[in-house]
Amino acid sequence: MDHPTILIPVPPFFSFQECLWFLNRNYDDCLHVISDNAIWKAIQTPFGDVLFHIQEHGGFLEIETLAGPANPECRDFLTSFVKEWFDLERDIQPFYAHLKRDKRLAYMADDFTGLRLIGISDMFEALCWCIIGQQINLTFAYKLKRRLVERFGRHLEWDNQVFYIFPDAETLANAEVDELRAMQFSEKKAQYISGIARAFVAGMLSKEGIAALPDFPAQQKALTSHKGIGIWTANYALMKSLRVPQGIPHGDVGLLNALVAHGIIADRTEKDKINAFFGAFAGWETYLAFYLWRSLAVKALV
DNA sequence: ATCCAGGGGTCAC
DNA sequence: GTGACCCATGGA
Repeated sequence: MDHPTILIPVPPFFSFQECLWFLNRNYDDCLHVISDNAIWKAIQTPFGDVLFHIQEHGGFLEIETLAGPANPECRDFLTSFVKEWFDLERDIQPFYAHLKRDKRLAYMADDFTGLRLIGISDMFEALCWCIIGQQINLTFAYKLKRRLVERFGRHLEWDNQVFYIFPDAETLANAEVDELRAMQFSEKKAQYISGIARAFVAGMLSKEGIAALPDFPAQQKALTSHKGIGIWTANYALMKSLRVPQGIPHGDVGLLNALVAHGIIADRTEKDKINAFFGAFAGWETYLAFYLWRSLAVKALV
């Protein structure tokens, strides 16, 4: 049975290619597949697990459901998911105006045009990904994530391929720390992930709960009260999951390297200069951080 | 072999 | 509030 394709008009300043570049980079992400300028991804929905396919054609993103429910409600959910994932409903022209005011950054508005801040809607997944990635190189981080997801996540199969979904908190709350250790998670990472999972299951931590807090400092404080969530992790999760503009992952090694490469700071200790720099991008701080990360892939700079 | 990687916790001042 | 130290493990 064929389902009609969902069509989402592409907004101004959107580049499917740039977004694909970010999703594909040089890493082995187990939560989506990129091939032939298209994306395959499986997600959990309130109506059941869904596998979908995205490609760009004629000024639209075309989304097709390949497996799982395709009733109108589920299709609406999927549409919202994609809009949020790629931040499609944000007018990012003001960000480019900010970039062009700084001679060191102006090139980004041209070279990276249409790159959107790719999100991680599920805050539990975002936090787990942070903990996995703490203080290890990204290549290894993606390996750890794959082991975790292939062991504990559900999956859908289609055309002889397997598409994984990040495990939910209930599953990881019951995972044995020893089993995570055997996957080469450090003792700390295993404890942190287990603890965060149990906090979600107990209702002591949730995306909705964090979103309902009155301001950014309150959200940071609520997150960092949990073991394993420091300022970097809290801000990263707020940036990727709730799209809080101030969620700059302070202390991030890549970000600091990019700031040095652009002559913004001379060394990693100049917090005042960093704050002043981001202060000029009020409302667009996380986009600036995201574009600075993007710039690290430009070899001439590194 | 050595340094580093999309940090965090703890403890002393 | 800040800084030193430890943890932990693969990549280059």
